Amino acid sequence: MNSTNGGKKLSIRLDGASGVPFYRQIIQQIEQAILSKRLLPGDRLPTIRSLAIELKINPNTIAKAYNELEIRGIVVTQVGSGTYVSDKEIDMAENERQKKIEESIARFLREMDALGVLKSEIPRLIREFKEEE
Amino acid sequence: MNSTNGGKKLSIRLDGASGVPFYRQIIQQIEQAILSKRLLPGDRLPTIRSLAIELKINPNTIAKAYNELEIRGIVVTQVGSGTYVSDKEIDMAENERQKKIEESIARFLREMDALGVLKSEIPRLIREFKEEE
DNA sequence: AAAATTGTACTATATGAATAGTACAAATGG
DNA sequence: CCATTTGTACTATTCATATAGTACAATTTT
Repeated sequence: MNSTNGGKKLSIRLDGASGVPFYRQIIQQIEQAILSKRLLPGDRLPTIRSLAIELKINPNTIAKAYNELEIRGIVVTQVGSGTYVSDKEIDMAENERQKKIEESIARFLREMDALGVLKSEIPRLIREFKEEE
Repeated sequence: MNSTNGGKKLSIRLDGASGVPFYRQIIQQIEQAILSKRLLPGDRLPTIRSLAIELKINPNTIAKAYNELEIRGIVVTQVGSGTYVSDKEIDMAENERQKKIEESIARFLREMDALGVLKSEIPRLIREFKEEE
């Protein structure tokens, strides 16, 4: 399989103080890169080892991130060759996005309901919302 | 201090399979009872021990819940006497509610933004949202 | 076919959260 | 005042999660 990887298409940056696990940060940044088309279908992700060395963390942490991405259908891995952005990645990423949007709305509405906010007043609350503090 | 506790004003129900920690369930149900006026200012909460026995969990778990409620200003504790709904409880509970609403909106808008959803299309998305599946 | 490169599997360690166990200290109430 | 009742403090246990260490298996590359 094509394993020529033309330089850094992806540069991951980890924040060890954020409290967010490394593997989650990796997943998120790769998803982001795909959504923003910096990564395209067929693109090869960095080797587990190379990324591990570059980020100075354990290879298994990268593997964990790649595995979760594979389960979601966003990437495809081939032992001995590498991990590649799935050909269907655009659809998957878009599906993920739709799903996330729906989940986010569902949770938000649940929270509002639990707090006794009527659905009818939600638009106004959002409209009037300003980043205070 | 007045320690006459006229029977069960409060009946806590724990769900051990929900994944939500016991002390969080307790906090939430007490807050709920206050918001819905089933608990009024000055009302005495069940003794840490009595609740522990009733719910068959460790007294420290109740204590943890009561402590968090005290930190939030929702209840007041007096060693040797008991834990009481704060006189300012209504205000505090209402403040908490407002704060929660704002936090919930803030987070929701952040999520929508991260997902590339324009603020202008949010009302439509909410309006069209149906519990699917 | 051999060597190198890739992801995988399994185990170990560290950490934090939740809960429990047990002893203590303060206030009440007769 | 003394016994009881109340919340508190400290420690231990359990459990899940995140990360690391090390050896392995599949594929590629030459």
